[in-house]
Amino acid sequence: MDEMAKVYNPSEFEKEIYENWEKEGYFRAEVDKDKLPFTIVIPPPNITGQLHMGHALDETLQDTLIRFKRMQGYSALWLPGTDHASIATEVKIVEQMAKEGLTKKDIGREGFLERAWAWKEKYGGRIIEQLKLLGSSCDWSRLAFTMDERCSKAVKEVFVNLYNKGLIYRGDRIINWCPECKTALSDAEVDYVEEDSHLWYIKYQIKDSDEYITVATSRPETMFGDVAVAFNPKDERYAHLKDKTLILPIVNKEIKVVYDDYVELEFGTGAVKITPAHDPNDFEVGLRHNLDVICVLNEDGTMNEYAGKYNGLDALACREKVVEELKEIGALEKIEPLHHAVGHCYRCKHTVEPIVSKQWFVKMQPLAEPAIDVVRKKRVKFVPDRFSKIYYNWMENVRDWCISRQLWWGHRIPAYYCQDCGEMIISKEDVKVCTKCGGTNIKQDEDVLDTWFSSALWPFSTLGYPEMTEDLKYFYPTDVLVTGYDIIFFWVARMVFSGLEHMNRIPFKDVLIHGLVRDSKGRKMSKSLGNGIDPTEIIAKYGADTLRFSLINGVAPGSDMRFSDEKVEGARNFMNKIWNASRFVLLNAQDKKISKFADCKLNSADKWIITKLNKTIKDVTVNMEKYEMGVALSNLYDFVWNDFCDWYIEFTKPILYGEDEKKCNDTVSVLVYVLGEILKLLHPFVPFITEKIYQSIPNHGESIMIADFPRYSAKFNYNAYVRDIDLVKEIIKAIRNVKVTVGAAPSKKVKLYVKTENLRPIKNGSVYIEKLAGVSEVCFIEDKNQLTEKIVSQVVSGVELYIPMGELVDIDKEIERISKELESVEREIARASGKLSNNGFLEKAPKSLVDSERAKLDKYLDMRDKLKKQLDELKK
RNA sequence: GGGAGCAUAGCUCAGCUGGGAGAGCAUCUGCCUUACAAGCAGAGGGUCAUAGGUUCGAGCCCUAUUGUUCCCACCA
Repeated sequence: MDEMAKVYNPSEFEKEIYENWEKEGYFRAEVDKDKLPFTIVIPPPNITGQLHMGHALDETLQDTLIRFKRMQGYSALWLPGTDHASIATEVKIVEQMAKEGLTKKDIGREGFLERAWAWKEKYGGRIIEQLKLLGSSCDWSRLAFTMDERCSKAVKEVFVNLYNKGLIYRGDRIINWCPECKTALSDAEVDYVEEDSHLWYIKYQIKDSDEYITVATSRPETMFGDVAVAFNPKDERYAHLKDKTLILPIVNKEIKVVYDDYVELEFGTGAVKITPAHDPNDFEVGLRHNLDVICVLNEDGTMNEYAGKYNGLDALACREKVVEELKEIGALEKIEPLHHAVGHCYRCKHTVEPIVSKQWFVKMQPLAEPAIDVVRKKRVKFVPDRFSKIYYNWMENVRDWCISRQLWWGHRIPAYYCQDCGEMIISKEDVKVCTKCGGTNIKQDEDVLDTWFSSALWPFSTLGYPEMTEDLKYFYPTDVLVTGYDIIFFWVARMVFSGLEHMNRIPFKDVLIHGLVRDSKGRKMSKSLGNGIDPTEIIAKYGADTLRFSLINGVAPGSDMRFSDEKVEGARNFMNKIWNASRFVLLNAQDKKISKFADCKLNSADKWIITKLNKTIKDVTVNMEKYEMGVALSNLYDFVWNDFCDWYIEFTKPILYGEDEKKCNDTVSVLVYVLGEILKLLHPFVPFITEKIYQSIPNHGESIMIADFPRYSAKFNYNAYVRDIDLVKEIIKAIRNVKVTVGAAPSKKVKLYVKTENLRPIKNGSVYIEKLAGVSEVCFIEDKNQLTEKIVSQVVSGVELYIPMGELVDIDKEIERISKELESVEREIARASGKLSNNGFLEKAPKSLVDSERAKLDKYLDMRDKLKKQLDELKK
């Protein structure tokens, strides 16, 4: 057996342990028909990324679950991988190039892709290394990347299938355009931020009259794209304008009048200028009334030739000029302040422009319906359940998904255009010859797919889809997806409908949602605030186990957590506690004969700890199965620190330091056994320290990673012994308390006189009382009057304790102390008798509760008598 | 505008299908007791946001209110 180092120093062993696990192939999950599969696919981190606290939490939860299931005997696969993160990566690379004075145009598509792959090589591996530092037990032999060959194949397959089913189409629609990234975005990729702006009231003259009508707009610069003014058909104020024509100021163009329900009667003036190219509503109105679509913006967000003299001006600058000009020509009626939400690109934060453009879309309605259904029927369960509402809300109102991006880094859309005859060919294979005219002048679509298009296929593309591989058959559907609530729309929802559509099965059974890791003040960790904490620094300083513990302990699913130095230190202290308790056990186990647990003769303390252990096993298992990892870990913390360290280890000392060799061997054996079970229970949470210690315990197995997880057994409930030991604990605490209140040193040995009818537990436990409470001798008496010394008395459940304290006894203080005690007993009596004199309670409460209330009342009445007697005697 | 979460000790949070208010940190007191001072022992500290209601019984269930955080939404 290895001797443990005196001080817990994780940096000395974590790396080596991880390498050994990897070398031994423990992470590898096999298709094994004798075992049940348990599968988790990792939410693939972006290759732009470094491990942050959000990842650390996400990966720790997954690793804990997968290790737990692996130890329970499942063929547990945690499938790792990274995401090419199309737009995020492209933004980074463009930034990097800008520093070198280069643009995308300068180096061209090929050159750009070369850079992107080099980036992937350089940074894609970084986060993998960081995952390993955390202890992640991923099956690295299955490491995937959203743009590797397998995933690309899946993407093409899916695209072609959806197209053939009519679920993918190409068309001119209004989309969100980021002028900075110069690409379309999906609705989910737009963040709305409340901003203060204005509502400008502009007069549009009625043709051939001096009258005008006033429209209110928040975006005057788009007036160059106006094609109509709309009113509500019920609005009598404007009913007379039916066949009139209006004159657009500045450009003096004639525009129509239309009537549409979309217009609100109350808002603004009840008149809306219609700009189909730059507003989603206006676009719809335009479709209904067959209006022209005039796009007035360039792809970089500047005005185009429709803006006349403002051509080339930035939209915002143009807005100022337009307002100025309107004022000059008397067409501006008034300006009102307006607070409204403005869309921003989720990657570069630039304001997005609604623009009409030719893009590819996924038709969502037919896909959303079954995806809603599986959640309603609980075939896919959100944990906590409230997130299903968020999911429904999104799915039920989802619009078609814009999947084309005007970027270069990503899956290129498998659409090919014949330059000769104009035919469009959708194909999984590269197209060289036109299927219609036989021409060879073929061009592939320039656009790439939304990065989430490939992420949506992740649970099956990584397992071999479109081929029905053994892996896919065995490991799919996956068991649980662990992720933050921030990507339910981006990712979770899309995986659900994709799994149903392409695999005909759900992608996962449970979705465990966790919250954000915030700083100690509850703020989001962000670069701009500079309040981010680097998990790798915590690992370097305190070890991965400490980080993992501090992230999981006491955290509930779905809710945000605050991360603080205090938490880390608390976690580190617990690691230290485990370390030292183990050291105690192992030092005492040296040179001893260690028996199998089943062969040990158990004393009352042994039975007490075994019962507590058994209950802990049950609690941990039940909570793990409910994904309440925070609760499970708290259960373990309590058991290890309070029951095992503070009491059981102390109980063993008199025996370990005593003369009886047989008893000593048995006690050590029980210690070793309980420690082993503790290590196994803790291992999914804190894998390194538990493996390290496990390798030092007598008769250990090959690795704790592949040991069996402890099982609850009804056999080990020695409840009578638990009651005995609990009474002994109470007595010990009472004596300690007495010593403190009279101001005696804890080390001062005192004699203890006990008056009780319940002798057995105290006789059996006298050695513990002596050792732990500093008692020289436990004597049983029948009558308190036998005692002639100055004594202090205490009453605990049916037992009277008398402690001679010599000159330290202060009668007044004693009277005060006992009176206080009496008060609290009186309160208990009042509470219990109040309940028991309530007929409603007696009739309606469960019988067991009534009985236990009665028992309590009896106990407290007895205590009251005894305390009163003591008080009377003191006052004599 | 719609929806969700949260409000419990000084701080961070637990609190099960309703049945004697808990932990960690912090505070105070005393201890280097041969695993651990990153520790041990002891103590103090709460009208469970407010107001109603249901119930024999409410931190927990219902209604309203206040404060707070977040998500969704095409009122120009």
